[in-house]
Amino acid sequence: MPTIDDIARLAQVAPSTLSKVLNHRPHVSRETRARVEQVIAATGFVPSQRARRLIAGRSFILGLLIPYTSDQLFTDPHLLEIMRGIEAEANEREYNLLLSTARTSLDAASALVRLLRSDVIDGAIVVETHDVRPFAETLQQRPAPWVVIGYAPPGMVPSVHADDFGGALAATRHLLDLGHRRLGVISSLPRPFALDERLRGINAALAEAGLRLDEHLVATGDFSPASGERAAHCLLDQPDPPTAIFALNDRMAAGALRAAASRGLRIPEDLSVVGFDDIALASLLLPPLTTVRQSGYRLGRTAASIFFQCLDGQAPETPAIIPTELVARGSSGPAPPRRCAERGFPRAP
Amino acid sequence: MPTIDDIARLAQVAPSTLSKVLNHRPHVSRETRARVEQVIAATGFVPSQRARRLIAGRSFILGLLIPYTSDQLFTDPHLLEIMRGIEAEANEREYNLLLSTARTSLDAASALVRLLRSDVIDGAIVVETHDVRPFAETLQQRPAPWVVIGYAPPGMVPSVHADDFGGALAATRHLLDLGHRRLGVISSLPRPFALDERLRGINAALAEAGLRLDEHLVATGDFSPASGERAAHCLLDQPDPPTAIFALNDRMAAGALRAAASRGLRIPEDLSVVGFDDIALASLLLPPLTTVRQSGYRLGRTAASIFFQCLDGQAPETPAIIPTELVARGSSGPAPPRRCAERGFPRAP
DNA sequence: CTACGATGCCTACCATTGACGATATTGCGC
DNA sequence: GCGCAATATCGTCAATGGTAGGCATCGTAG
Repeated sequence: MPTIDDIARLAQVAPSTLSKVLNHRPHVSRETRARVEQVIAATGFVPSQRARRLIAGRSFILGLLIPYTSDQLFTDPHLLEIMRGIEAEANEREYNLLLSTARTSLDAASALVRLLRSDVIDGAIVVETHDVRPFAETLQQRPAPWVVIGYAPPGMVPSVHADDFGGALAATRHLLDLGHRRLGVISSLPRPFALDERLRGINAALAEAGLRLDEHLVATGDFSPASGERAAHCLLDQPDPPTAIFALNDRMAAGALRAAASRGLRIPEDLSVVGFDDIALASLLLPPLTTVRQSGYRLGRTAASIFFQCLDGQAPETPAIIPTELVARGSSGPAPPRRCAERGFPRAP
Repeated sequence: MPTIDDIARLAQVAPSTLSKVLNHRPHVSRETRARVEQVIAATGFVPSQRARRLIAGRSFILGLLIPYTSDQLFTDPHLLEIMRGIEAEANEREYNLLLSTARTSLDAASALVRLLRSDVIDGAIVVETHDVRPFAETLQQRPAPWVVIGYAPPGMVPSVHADDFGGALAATRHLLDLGHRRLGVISSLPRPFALDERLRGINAALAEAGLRLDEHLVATGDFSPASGERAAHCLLDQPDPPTAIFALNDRMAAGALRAAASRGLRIPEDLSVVGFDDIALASLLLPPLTTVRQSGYRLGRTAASIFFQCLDGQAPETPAIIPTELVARGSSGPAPPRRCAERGFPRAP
């Protein structure tokens, strides 16, 4: 409620002098500064952001856009971690965070344009798991700094994503080290870029071992546990079924565990299952799920950092890649001996 | 970038006339209005919220405060649902949502005061599972409309909470109907108000059946799965162990399932387990967890609705209670026959 | 011809900032 | 020691973009 004029009158200076003190700018004598600071402290005065924003031509607000249906890749807990990361970085720059969710990616894009047009936000961070090109096109109506958490065509927009390739590579190597040679994969259709990368990682690891991914052993789901269960049954019904299943997200991996249980398969003795994401659920399953962890916090924090670089007129080297980490738990173990023997591979210890 | 002046010049009217059209106010002829609206549509002009906020003396921004460590009661997915609910309601009022997280409740309170002082937000919704009194005290420095999602002393601040009492009542009745007479409970210390209510519900249901809660059968955890596992072992180590365990949140229930598995107990044949919250995990456990569902979306939406009532100067009847719903899944079943027979109760079908 | 209503323009205002100008103080040279 | 100039300090004023109320103008009707 109190304005700069009120406080200025109290401190017996002009509003502009008060402003100088508030912004730590020179041309104020030490005594005046001290007196004014005392009054500010006593009244707890904080200048109105409304007026400050008007004059600054900026809003000091960073938009966070979440098209929440796209798919379940970015499961909820992950998103909250991302938010925390963004907020941590934004706080340091005295920026606030504005949340905007939308049903579809296109809704999100037009919401973003509207927020930019009306000067509510200075730019945005967009969580997107699919193609960002329609998004970028809509945004050309009102260019502004924005950063994608996800995959984007090079040069289109700064982006941050997890090291999906490396994570899948590590997980596949882990299974290979355990003696598995026949690997089933549960992917999805349509396939977000992140899953392409994970598949690339799998293929790279297999190639290292002189193997190739049998296309009959790639089943598809829709990220849901139920679809993972169906896909796992599909894989296990094959004439020469896999000894390990790599589900490209944890929720489908949970479904795979359930499929195995319903068939009386022991895990990991009869079948190894590996997931991706390390959602909270992963460590709670029976057995606890071996999976690939990605840090939402770092993802968010890095995205915000890049955003502010853009705001400062810099052009950061674009795809920042956040490392992932293999978390080996109880759901993965040595390949079943018979199968190994059949193929003449040594059994892992 | 274009201002109301630019657009006014384009439409060949004065800025003030354009403003009238924008705000659907009278004293503009139909033809002028049509012409101006056409120009607005053609240019896609949206008035600057910055200037509008300054003149309106409001920010049209609703703060959402989340002290994220308090405990794990409000698990992450739940929070996202709450946000979606708040946003849905806020959108209708053309309000934006500002996110602020804080490590502790006190941090959150001072952050809120700062946001209010600097006119960034018009008020806030606070997600709090513990005592809101310190919060309310800090907030007296700068009174503003705020709403708590959680429990608050009557008359202190408008609040919304789930029907914890009714949910626990229904879940306990469910177990009693299945023939269980010896009920173990996994609670927590310190105990948020929601858990008090859940315990009240349990006691009420037991009282209906002429029973009382054996205090030796109340174990404590800290909301984490690991603590639930420990607590379940504790309960099952008793001389006369329970036939059913009601964990007051799903994550501890997951731990209880694990404890049962490690003891070779079959679920639900040997032991029934019931949780609370219906987090995504619940339906994925083996067996799927019987639990009590609460709708985060409705919680958020109702909180926002109450907030806007406060903003409009109304004083809504304060604790709004969102219904909960028992979701019976595979983890609860008839009480083991022997135990029932011992006590002379008929076996459930 | 006057009066009234409808329409649309003019201007003050919101809280803060920053450029610029005014005032006072200080230092230096004569 | 006095006067002039330079500089430090502080106040005045315009500007930011949009809104609202007062006021002028125009047309029409009595």
